[in-house]
Amino acid sequence: MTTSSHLDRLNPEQLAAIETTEGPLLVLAGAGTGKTRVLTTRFAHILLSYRAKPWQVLTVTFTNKAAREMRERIARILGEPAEGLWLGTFHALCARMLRRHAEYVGLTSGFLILDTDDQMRLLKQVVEPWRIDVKRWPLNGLLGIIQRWKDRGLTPDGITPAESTDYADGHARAIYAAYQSRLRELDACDFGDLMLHVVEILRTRPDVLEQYQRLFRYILVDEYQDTNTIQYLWLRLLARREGEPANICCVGDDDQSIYSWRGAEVENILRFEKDFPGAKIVRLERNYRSTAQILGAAAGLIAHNEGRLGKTLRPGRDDAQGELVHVVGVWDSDAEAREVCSRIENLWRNGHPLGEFAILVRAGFQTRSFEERLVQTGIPYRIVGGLRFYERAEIRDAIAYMRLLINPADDLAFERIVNLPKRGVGPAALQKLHAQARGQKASLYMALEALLETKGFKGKSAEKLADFQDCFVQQRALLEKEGHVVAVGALLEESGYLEMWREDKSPDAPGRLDNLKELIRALADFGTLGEFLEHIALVMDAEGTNEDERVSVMTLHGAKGLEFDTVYLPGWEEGVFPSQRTVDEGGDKAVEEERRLAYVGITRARYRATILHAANRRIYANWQESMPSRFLDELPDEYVDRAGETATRQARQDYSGFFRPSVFSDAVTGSMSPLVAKKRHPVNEELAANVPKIEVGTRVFHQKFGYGMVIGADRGSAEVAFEKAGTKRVMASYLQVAGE
DNA sequence: AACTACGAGATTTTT
DNA sequence: TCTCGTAGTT
Repeated sequence: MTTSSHLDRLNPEQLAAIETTEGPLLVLAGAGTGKTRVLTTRFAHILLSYRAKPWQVLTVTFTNKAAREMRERIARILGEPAEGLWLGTFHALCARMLRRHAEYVGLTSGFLILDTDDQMRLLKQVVEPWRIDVKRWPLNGLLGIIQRWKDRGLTPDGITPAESTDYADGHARAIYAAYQSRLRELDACDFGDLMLHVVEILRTRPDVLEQYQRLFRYILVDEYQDTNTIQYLWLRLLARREGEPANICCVGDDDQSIYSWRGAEVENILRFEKDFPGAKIVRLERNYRSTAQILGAAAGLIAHNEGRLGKTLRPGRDDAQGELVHVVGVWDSDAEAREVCSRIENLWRNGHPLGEFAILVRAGFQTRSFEERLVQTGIPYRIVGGLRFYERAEIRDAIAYMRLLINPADDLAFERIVNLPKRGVGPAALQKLHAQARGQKASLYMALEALLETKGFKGKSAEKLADFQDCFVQQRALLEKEGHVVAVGALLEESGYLEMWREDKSPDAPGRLDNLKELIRALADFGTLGEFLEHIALVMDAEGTNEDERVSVMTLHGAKGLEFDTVYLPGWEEGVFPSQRTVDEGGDKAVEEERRLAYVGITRARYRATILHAANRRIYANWQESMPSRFLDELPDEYVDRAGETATRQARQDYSGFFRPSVFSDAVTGSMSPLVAKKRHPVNEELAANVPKIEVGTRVFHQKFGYGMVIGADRGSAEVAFEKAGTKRVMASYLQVAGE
């Protein structure tokens, strides 16, 4: 067996991870240690050694992208497309199981999967009787609580008073119960339900459980550190067979666990040996991606976390020596963008392809300054993330039309489009429809038919609604005769939806029409409309072209699993990274997760990593003076070049001469959170003492607006009544105290 | 029913 | 600063 070609060129640890097929196995795979290769080879090895048939192996990933990649690589090793595999995301696999056994939880096999929009609208309706003050208790917070409950496998009955929250005046549990019963009425599931219902079935139907336990002789799990409780329960149910050790292999890295905020439990991976007695652990520590310097810096940083399973990345390449990790300090976010772009330009001129650069930010708002600068300098770039194809309003509208076409009982879809384009349906008309539907215990669509019959609407809206209804009748007939591509095209045309965008004068309307065209084109890739809708419900990503020559700008979260020759890591400042809000909410544990995020960021780089921090940052409206991130101090000196930092500390002195009257003034330092201000890097007391204060009544000078009087001062900005320019709110740091 | 004005709030994200 | 959602107006 060991001489088979699929096992060539593997290191001893990788080989052990692949050949230990029996019993529970945890593979601790550090960044860049060939994790995906191990997973796919292990899969192939199980098949090629006749241990199981392709459909007897359950392979679970976290994202569709990972599932797709694995499917492709397995096919390559096997030399043929692998059909009939149980390989997919937790949610896709659960959807497949749930369609088979839906009746056990009161659904039909044709149940609908809701997206976030639908969930919100449904919750809004459900919450109505409670008269919740949404200013105080925003609904997305409530939805978050419900989702976290579902992540933990809690049904409404399972929530003890102790689990209950103050949120929504303590009604959260009751609202959750009402939300769940509404879902059942609609024959619908949200994402959490896919897992929750299947676990419920496996728990209550021993026959079903046994069927799957028998079927899956081997289980492979990717990114185990990202699993939540319900996913863990699902795995444990499937993996436990009486008297036999479970052949479950979980691959993950506790140091890369960055999703606790959406329910992931690092404890799952930390507890593995207890959950699966007799478990073996294999550590993959040889990194084939990065230079020794990058690995050293990353290792030094992550060593500051406690409660790790423990693992040290070692350089696995022969050419592992490289540059030091650079740390650069700049004045503000604009300077930061300039600095990064000029470094990219230099390397680009020396022949480094743009596709090998990434700018990895902590939060979305940071991308703006980079985008501006990249446009200015003419460097091709792409912002990864943002709103995705299927999240655009026009796409969701079109999908709602399709949903209503094949399922007239889809009330959520009906509500979304009944007045789009405008058909004179406001709250009153909608109320009428709801009342009618309740009365005849039927869908909104049926209610519409009934009300049209009995002349329940008047004037223009009656006419338009009749057309709307007629349109669906027509296109359903067309769907039978001509197929879904033609029918959907006709539906969007005849309903006036496309016309609505053609008449729209806003600059983004043409783009939206293009998107709709693209959507209709994509329909042809699927046999039926139902298949298409199932696909987009579960696979929200439109596979982007990764290969083109552009700088990637994305969040650190988005970068997980990717690698680049050169990586820029801006915004390493207290409050930004680690994020103030995270620290406030989660304390030390949250700081550890932020540190893991930093670790993920650094380990994305193959050859060059540059970390930046700015002395001043504008967050929304106000400027804040910012302190270098604590993570910078945690990088071991031997792997880091801090020359760029001292250089800019000098620059900062120069700047502070220029802006002296205000940069260190109370107005600015007062804006820092007390936590940050006193913790480290204390404010230069001497300078602060010598600097005149910007306070109400002070006469000041501004470069652009001239002389004026301060009439209000808070945080980093001041309200100034200028003599010539009128009253304006300006940044305190741009003000100088005018002479007496 | 459709339009306009004000105020609050604002990470990270997959399915 | 910008965007969204609610309240008030036409």
